[in-house]
Amino acid sequence: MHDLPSGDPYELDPLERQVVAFFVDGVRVLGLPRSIGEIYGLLFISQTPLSLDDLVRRLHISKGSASQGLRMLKSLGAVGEVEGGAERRTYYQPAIELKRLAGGFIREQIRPHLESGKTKISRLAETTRDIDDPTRRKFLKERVERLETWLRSGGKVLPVLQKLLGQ
Amino acid sequence: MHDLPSGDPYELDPLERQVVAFFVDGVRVLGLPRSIGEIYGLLFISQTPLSLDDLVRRLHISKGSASQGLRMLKSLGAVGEVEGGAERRTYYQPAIELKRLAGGFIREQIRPHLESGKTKISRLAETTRDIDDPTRRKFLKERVERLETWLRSGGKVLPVLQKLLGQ
DNA sequence: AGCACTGTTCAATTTTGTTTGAACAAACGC
DNA sequence: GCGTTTGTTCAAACAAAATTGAACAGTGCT
Repeated sequence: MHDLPSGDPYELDPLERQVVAFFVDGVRVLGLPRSIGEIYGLLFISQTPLSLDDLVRRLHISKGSASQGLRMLKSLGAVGEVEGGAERRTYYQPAIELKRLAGGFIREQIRPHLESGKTKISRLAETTRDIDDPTRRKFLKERVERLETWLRSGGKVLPVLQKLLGQ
Repeated sequence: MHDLPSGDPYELDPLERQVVAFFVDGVRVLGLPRSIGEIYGLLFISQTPLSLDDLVRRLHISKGSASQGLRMLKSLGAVGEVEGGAERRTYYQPAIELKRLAGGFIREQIRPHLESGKTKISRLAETTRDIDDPTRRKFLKERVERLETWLRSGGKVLPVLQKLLGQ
């Protein structure tokens, strides 16, 4: 089964395809799945908010993908819901301020890792104390301190990042 | 076939395992394969430089993985080669300055994407000019300009990032 | 209550990306 | 030259992650 030559009114036009491809590439760099890029891309280039069903039909993705993709984009603060007036279904529109996008990504994808990193390094420091050989222990202490320095730097950089992106 | 209870002198000790696991998690955040984390982790916690063969034996990874992993780590500036004296084989040691690590990652993994992004946006701007409907064209122009703004911000942030991480 | 519509969940499938291992190349010593 | 050691390459096998689609839940309408 394949698409009719020109029968599908939902087919993306060349420009839309180009934009969607742009965002698919973009989100891959961030380690996010392709469907996220497709959805955000189409919303980004759409002049009106789109419903979940619009995304399913125009991108040829499953309802499941669209639902999960929208959930993640909402959690990142990258899309917002719009009340569809009398309609029952909800419509979505993209957040386009870099500040918001970067902020959401940092909050949801980066900070949690820094936090869990801190915990793991503490445990590492514990393990290190049990080492018998003093020379080895001294070396390990240095390395653990190095890790702590890294994390501290990371923690300091994030707010600056947000500030720089937020104008 | 399985390991003998305590016969393998190359087995990682618990601390080494903990550190390797830490880096395996760490590199996953950066979108790099697990073997990269294993290799860097073991080098990081080793008091002496290690050879490719050391990595293969102690991490139970294939020569292929070790070779490819080391190549990427070298390209990132995350490991350096050390002359093994009279030995023929080369030994590797980790770079541990955050400045160097971040710099390599930015140079190899981020900048190229910013560059190709610029190109793609130019093409997008071209496509946009062909749109007939003036209202639609105006909207698209705004969106493309938004993308350009994002990339400019990204370009400006990187040097600041490097500077902040480089002390 | 029954039906239609919107959206979610999750096990099965598909896709993508990583790892392996065997073949190969290069460098050295005999 | 021939065997040995060190390391690379890459197609095939494998593992991990994303996507699908069918079952389900919730809501509103008649």
